[in-house]
Amino acid sequence: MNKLKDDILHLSQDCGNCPIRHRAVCARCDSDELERLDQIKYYRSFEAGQTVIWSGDRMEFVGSVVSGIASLTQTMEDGRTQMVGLLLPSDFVGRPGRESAAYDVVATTDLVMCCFRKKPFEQLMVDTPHVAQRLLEMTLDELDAAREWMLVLGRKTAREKIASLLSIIARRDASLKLQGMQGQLVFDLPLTREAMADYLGLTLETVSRQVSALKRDGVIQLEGKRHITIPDFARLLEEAGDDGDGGIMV
Amino acid sequence: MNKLKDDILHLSQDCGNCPIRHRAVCARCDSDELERLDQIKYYRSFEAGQTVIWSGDRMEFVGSVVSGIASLTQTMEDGRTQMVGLLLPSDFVGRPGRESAAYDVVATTDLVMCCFRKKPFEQLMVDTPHVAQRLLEMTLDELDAAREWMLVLGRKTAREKIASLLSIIARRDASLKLQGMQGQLVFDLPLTREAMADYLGLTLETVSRQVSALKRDGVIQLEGKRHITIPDFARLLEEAGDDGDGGIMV
DNA sequence: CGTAAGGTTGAAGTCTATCAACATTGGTGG
DNA sequence: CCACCAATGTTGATAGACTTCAACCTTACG
Repeated sequence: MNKLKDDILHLSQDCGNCPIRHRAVCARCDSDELERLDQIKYYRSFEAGQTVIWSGDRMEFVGSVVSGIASLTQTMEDGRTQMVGLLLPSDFVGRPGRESAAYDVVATTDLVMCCFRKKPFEQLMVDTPHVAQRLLEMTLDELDAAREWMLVLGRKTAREKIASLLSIIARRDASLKLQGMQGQLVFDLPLTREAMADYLGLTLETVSRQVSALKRDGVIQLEGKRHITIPDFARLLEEAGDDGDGGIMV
Repeated sequence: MNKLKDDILHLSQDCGNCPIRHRAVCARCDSDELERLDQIKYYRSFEAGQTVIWSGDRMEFVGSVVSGIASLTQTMEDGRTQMVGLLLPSDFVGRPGRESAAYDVVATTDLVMCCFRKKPFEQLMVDTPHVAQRLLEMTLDELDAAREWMLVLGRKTAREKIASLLSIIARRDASLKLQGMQGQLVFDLPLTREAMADYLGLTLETVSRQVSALKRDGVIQLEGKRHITIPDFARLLEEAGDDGDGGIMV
């Protein structure tokens, strides 16, 4: 495992077999458009913990998360950090038209990205409405998620924040596995306590305490530090302060 | 002033003279496209405090803020509320493709909106790339603003939050008046203490105390409750925890 | 002039941060 | 194979920031 993995993968992969084909920025493309994308794309993989892009760096590419999880974070001069985006498979990274990155992008787990060279991608945005339309749709979804997140950050208690985060992850995990929300949900947390704290505007100690409290109260079950079972999703939503179905639908 | 102002204005207004012509969703339209927009548009005005749309209501229109300020807010069952958007002239309201409103939209000041009937506007999004392109650009800007706001909500102290909000309003006000950020800045707060609290995830008492503290420390000057003078903008940015130019650029 | 809405200030209480010690886990090298 | 180390996580005690509850002030308006 000492091989440097931050490297361009020279495997050529067919878009037709791509696991995010129907959800990513290319979702609406016809075969001609896919062909053009194919010509400007390449894959890169990153190990957990690696930084994909530093805030302020020149962006050479935009792209999609194929597998794994990445996070967008902002850092203040004195070191306080806030996560401002959690990027899951099919999510888009980068802003067409912008020269330099506005946030740090970090691989939270091992990560594979499908990258597009930025200049040709921008041209493609102008030429093919399908890409621009899909990107608009995805950006509007992200804006909704950001706004839900603002309610969590501004008005929820620590306990509610943890419950909100767990419900979001549980929901996304269930949707990835194509299963419903009934019965008990089982998944692995993709975030460390510190990353959860950065997501929620808390300290890692408070995160640890509130996770323990939810476990003690039977809202969740914990095996090890990461493996989580949710016996009753409705109960978790109550703890999150969400009514019946008020959560993020992603 | 007892005339009900929540009414359709029957003044026909020419897009060519529109104060937000070059910044709103129609910014890139040519005269043909403008003509099509003109056919589906109407103006509505609202008094300060009036609700434009209730969360969950069916959306009959989307539109642009022409003058005044509107806010997007979310409310939890127990009444806790968080502002998730502050809409200034040229900002866009509504989401094409969505049936019902996701947030409460409230007129924070007297407000005039340019509304487009939703169905024809959605058709126009498909037909004319200029509208969709501009909306994408505006949505990306809003997403950036939301992420900056998340840092404020998650990691800043009450004092820093107030300073951040004042710097944002000062900046936008200066840009509206087409003046730079040098010299002293003078403006009127468009928000009540309660609205500021809802924006910042604080109580109105804390807002009042921190505004007083910034005044006591000479960071701002106050005349009455709303009229604000900022003698040294760089000082305000320091208080906000922003370095040199790290603020929102809107 | 009286009232209501918006705003200020004070005192007490609560929640979360901070500081610190300790536990657990996985990997590395002797 | 085991010991050690670093990274991650837990738990406790204390401190501090913000909220809550309450009284009071200011302003505009009918």
